[in-house]
Amino acid sequence: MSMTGARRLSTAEERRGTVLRTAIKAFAARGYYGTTTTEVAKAAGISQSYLYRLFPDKEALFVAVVDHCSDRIRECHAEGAARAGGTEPAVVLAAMAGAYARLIDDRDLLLVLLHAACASAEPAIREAVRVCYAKQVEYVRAASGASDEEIRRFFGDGLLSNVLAGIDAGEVDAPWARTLLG
Amino acid sequence: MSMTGARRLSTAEERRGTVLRTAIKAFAARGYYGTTTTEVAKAAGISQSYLYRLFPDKEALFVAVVDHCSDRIRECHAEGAARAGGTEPAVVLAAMAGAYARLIDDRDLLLVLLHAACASAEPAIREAVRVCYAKQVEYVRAASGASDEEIRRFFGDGLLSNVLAGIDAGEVDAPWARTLLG
DNA sequence: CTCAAGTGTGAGTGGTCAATCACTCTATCT
DNA sequence: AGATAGAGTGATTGACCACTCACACTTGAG
Repeated sequence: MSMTGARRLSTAEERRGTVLRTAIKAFAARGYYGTTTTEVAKAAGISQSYLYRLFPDKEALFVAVVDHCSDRIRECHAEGAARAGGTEPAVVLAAMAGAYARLIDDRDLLLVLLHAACASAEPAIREAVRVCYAKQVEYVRAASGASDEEIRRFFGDGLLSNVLAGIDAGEVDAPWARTLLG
Repeated sequence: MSMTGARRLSTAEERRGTVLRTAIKAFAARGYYGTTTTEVAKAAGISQSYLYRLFPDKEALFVAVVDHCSDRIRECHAEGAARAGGTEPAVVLAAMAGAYARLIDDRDLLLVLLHAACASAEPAIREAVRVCYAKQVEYVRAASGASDEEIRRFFGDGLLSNVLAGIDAGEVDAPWARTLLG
């Protein structure tokens, strides 16, 4: 029970953390339905059976991953907002969008959220996605003071980026791809 | 072989058409990975085994459904453009967006496209989605004469609508939902 | 040292899914 | 009527998947 001293075994809490981090990559490829628990376990470097000791079932695991992504994206927005000293809504929003765009390098994080929206047929997942959007919208609104119209445009832009990342539009050399990538 | 006379049996071509139409509803709920061929067959009123005579495999079936949705959406855009007599880009674009918004009533059509983007890990599906976007962007560009910036905004708005439909944001009574729904 | 609590795994299990196949039924042509 | 070609199905199969369980190892406390 003690927390002192060096240990070879990780604590369950530490393991849950690494699972959350590595599962992002696994779920980003084929989403909730298309990703097996064995793949997630392998990505985390543990056995599939132990995964079921850390999380009650696949759905709870996926919801935890979604929450984790939600937090990291909000951190990213906060960082962007902090960097923009100004209080002008448009300026803050642009800084946030810039920070978000840098997240695209970390494609997987955004793709998980897209996959989560696609798995909304499961009530628990739908709820997690709604909460994620609620937090993000309210954070952006509070931090930027932007209007509804601006906020809607902000999220529409982000979503388009996500989908373009999903179909690897960056690899396509054609007018339509250049137009959408902006 | 003859085509004359009344028949109880449908032709394979007719069946393929009904499958394409009814499969939209089936795939819209859980996407490519989460929908079984049995569900698709049941929605079309045929046996699962006959589904495999009409389409070589599940992937080809899904790609055919995506192509079908792509066509119907383009028809919808065309209808909107035709209704707007004016040649002003913004006017035509608004008319198209209006026609597209009416499609949201037919939620399933749009959701299939969202699910398709999420199933882009399969090369054939990714290609179908890219072609779909290519056609739509070029059609919108040609019909409206809008700038890249306007087109990007047009698609970002549409995508946001799709995702909000996916998580049933219309049922949520909260500020964030009202903001995003506009 | 011993023992309890916690970490971790290998070997299943029941169920489901995509794909196949042998088979029947229907319609048309000669 | 008999033959032919296409429409349509029930039963099955092999692979895979979420989930379980009995068991082994590690660690720190008394």
